[in-house]
Amino acid sequence: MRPDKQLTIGEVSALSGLPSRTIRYYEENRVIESARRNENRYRTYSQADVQTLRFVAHARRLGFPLKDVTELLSLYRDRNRASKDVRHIALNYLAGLDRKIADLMAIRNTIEDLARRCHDDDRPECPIIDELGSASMASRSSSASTKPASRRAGKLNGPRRLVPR
Amino acid sequence: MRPDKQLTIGEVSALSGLPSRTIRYYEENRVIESARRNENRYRTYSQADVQTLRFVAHARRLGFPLKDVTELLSLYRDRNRASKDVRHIALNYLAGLDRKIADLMAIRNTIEDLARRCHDDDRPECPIIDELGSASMASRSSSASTKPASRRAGKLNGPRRLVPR
DNA sequence: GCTTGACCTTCCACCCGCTGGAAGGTCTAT
DNA sequence: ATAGACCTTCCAGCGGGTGGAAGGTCAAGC
Repeated sequence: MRPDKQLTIGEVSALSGLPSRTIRYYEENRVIESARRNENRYRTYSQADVQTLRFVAHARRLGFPLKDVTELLSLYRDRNRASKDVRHIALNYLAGLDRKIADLMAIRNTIEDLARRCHDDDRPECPIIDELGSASMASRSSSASTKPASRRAGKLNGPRRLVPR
Repeated sequence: MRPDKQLTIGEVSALSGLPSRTIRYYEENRVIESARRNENRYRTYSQADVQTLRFVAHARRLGFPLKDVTELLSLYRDRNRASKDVRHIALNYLAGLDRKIADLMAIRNTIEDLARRCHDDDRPECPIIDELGSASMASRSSSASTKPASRRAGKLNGPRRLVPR
């Protein structure tokens, strides 16, 4: 194959493993640069673009958010990059992953325990329903998106008494 | 408190822990029934509704999708429910959780390994970038939403040769 | 030269589970 | 009367795409 062969979106799709639609989506959302167009307004790509798209596909397979992918891509192309910059992105992502896994594991163990204690027959008694119906409060886990904190129920001390007694 | 006291959305919000907006959202999306309105078109709720909302909040805290929550809620209210029906929902959800956790763990370990092998300095060499830029294919994991399978690159054998040589 | 059909283009809508804002109505305390 | 905390509806956006429709274009076979 000539290294300067111009490719259509379908071709780079097949070569990169990314659906054409997704490639267009990445272009529209500035993850990758806008492709040049030929005389028919078709997007045209080079072999280098295939490399780029493979990189993106690989990063997405590892679950990096598109924002990170954009940054990783610019570091990928920067010959003067500092490896610590790359590592920083990876470690941030890793920390989020660990929080998410911890949350999921906690939930998983709860569900597993409840299901194990459920009779699995035609009787209505069920620890799963009991647990969900109970008044236990156990608030949200570590990864519960760090929010401005405690605006949940408005001012709570206004002219009108919220939560009457 | 009188057990027949009618409550506003802000009050049930505070009592259930769910933001008013979310309660409206659940109503609009038929997770819960439409609240009655008083003469001002305000939604009014009963103590029983607080129980229902607490149930929903609890199920959501455990990560059950709203579709499951709707089913669990109807089982919660069904005195003739069969516990196996509840268990079935929980086990389905558990299986999905386990797939997701396995996927995340695999990714986590890969990222952790790459980051560990990264110099963390100003030099450009970096196993993370190397890995992402490599041609390795390792396809998507178990939880990659069971799809109609292999329509990725269209017909692939048409009049035009996709992926030229 | 015409048809076929696989490709390409754009646009708009939908998935999940909310959340934010705007514009307006209502209620209660001062 | 005014303040301000509540209530209402509607519309928009997050992430990361996917689905469909309507239309343009290209190459192969007849």
